[in-house]
Amino acid sequence: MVQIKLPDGSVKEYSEGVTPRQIAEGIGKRLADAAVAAVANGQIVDLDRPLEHGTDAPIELKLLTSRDREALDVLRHSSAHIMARAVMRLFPGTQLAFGPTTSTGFYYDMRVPGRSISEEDFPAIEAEMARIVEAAEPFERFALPVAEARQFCAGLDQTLKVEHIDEELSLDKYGGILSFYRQGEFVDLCRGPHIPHAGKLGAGAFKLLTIAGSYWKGRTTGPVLQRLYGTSFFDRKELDAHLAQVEEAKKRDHRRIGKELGLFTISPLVGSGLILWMPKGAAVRGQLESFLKDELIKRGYQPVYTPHIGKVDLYRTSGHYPYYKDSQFPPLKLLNDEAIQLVLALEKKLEDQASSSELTAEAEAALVKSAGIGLTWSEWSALSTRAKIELVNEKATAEEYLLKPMNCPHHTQIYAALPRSYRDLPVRLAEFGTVYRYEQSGELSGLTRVRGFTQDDAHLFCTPDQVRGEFRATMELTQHVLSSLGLSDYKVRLSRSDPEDPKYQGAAGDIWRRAEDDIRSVLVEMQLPFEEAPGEAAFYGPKADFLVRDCLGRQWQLGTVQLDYVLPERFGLEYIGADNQPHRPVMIHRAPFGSMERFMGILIEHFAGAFPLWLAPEQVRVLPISEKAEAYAQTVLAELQKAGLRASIDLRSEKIGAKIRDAQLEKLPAMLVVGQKEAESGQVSYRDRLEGDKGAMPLSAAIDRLLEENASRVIRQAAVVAPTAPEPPASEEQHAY
RNA sequence: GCUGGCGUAGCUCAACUGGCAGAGCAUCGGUUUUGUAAACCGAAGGUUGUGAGUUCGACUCUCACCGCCAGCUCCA
Repeated sequence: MVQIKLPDGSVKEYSEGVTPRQIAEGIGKRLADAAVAAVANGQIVDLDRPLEHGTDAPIELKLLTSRDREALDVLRHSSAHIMARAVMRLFPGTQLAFGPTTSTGFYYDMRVPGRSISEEDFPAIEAEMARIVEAAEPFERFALPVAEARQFCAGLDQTLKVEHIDEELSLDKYGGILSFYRQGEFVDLCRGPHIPHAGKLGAGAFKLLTIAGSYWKGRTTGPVLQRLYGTSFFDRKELDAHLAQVEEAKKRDHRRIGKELGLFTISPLVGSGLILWMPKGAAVRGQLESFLKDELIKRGYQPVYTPHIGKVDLYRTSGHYPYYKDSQFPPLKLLNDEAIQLVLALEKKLEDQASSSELTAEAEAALVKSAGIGLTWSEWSALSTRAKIELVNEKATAEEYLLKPMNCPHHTQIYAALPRSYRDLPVRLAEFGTVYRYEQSGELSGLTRVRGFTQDDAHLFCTPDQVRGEFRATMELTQHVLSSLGLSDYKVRLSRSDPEDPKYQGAAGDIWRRAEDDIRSVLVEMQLPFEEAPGEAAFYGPKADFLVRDCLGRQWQLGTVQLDYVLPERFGLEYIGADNQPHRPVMIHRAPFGSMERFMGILIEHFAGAFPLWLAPEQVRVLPISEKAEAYAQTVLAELQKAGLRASIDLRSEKIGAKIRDAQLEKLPAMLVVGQKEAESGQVSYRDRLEGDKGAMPLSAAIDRLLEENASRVIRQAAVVAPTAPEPPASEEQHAY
């Protein structure tokens, strides 16, 4: 007998091997029909999976219906199978890889021999899926020992599945037993669980979305697969609602709004991933920067400035150079004088063959020698002109500079420029420092992934005793900053080292552990919920990252606070302690916004371009009713500007309705309508973006109102928050089977 | 970087299988002098991303490059 405990607390006895479906039937026919799957002791299982006793304790069972979020996940997993089955019918011989669910749908990676699937095939695939759904055949589970499972997959000619079994499932991972699910002619190696039959997927409640390339198990060297994305629901209406919501989200995309409102632009002539801030975007960013700068000054930070380049040796010393060579702009090479002459002469020769006689062989030989190329004349003269230039560039480099990929090395040199006493610590050096990273072309995206960006960076140098306090203060600063902007939908990740990864080998284990413990205990102390991520740490230390989601559901790292015991060591930083002995300071790297560009991107989406008054590029616009009120309107504008408000005036020969409409579309927080009535009484008619016409009031009252709202940084517009969807399964889970 | 898709006026989009590149909005000029989300008339605006090729003829077909989009990979 097995004891089953239901969510209402009741415990009932059933015979061994009873299935959730049988239990549901015992409760009521309606429940049995509605049930999709079940949760047994926290694990989601098929409705027809016999329940077995693990311990003496009763099995806690919950039946899942279409109302449960977990059920939707099961449905989507089954949808992936249905899609794969449809593809197999249309394109026999298709190789299947993995078909997991995501937070908003599902995908299946596959390879169709001899052709590729395109979006034009979607209608046919969807039609085939509809037939499968209509047939409503059951998903039947069966299990095989690994060896037989392998043979079975081989028999199905599913070589990717065979490979996966060999690589990861051949060990006694799942008790040496692998499960399969059969749907009519279609069988797939799969851990499950699944919906009882295909008919549970509502008619028309699924849709193929897009197709993209993917790598088999993420290996860039391996075969490229096609990933078909789709989504599904229990009901067609839910699908429609979801699709409508996706459309809405697209309207908030910062790339679109940035263009519409003239906030920023990107010019291919300047370069991909290099942001050009237009006046309006610059105004918003400027407000953010001064807001943060004020907060920093209050907290004892000292602003500094450092240049955009630094010698390669700086990054060799810091240790950044070898790790991040790939993602840097190539070094600027400066040649010695002789080499410069030589290259100039050679380049001239390349351009203009006729006058090549300018560089005599004697002169060339002399330059080659004094430039320090290190070749004999006969070796040298055997080379082509182009090869010579290349060689000189390589061999005769006097100095190399990097566009700085981070600010910390520069800041260490400011710290090191003075003798430091323990009484001086902590030293907090802050800078809006622009850094450059050569991101892969396919990675660039609007403001969120760029090649040049400005960090609201600071480095704190403190004694070991001060670490926890400083770390906590920076976490609180970040929280304060985010909440001041109405951003609450973020999460904190403790990014730890991964002992397996050689990247972290340099650091002594003890120090790392201590740093990670410090961070963890502060997070706990602050009662900040967080998740741990091994292998996400910087090479010099663990960190706490703030992750925020954009309107399309993509997650981005914004603020970060990092502990660093490595760079002070590498740069030999010191302070004199109370014991009159030199000691090593600890560094804390921190950036509440992270990157100004990325943060602006998130903020644009967060407010859908409708910034609160204190951030708005244009805070208020004067709208004269007609030319007759123009003179008065000008005096109103002058008063607004005198009060320090970002104000403008609309002098077009348009009707007031059109001026209002345009100002609304440009998301101006406030409008002052002035006509003859107002001109005569010295008043303005105040129109609020959200609340509409507020009626006439004295100009001074309007200004007070605006100044008050500006100073208190009110956020009145309820932020449109993207629906918080559960995380996609962890990668390990995705690749289970 | 990889896979796939896309690139027509400042913006949003038309132009059947290869056969004279068009509309709305924005812009400019004029008329209108307006009371809380779009006044009216007119003009101008293009080597169809760039460069080759196929063809009597290319926005349309082919190739290369540039850029953008989705995803993969990467992300100090």
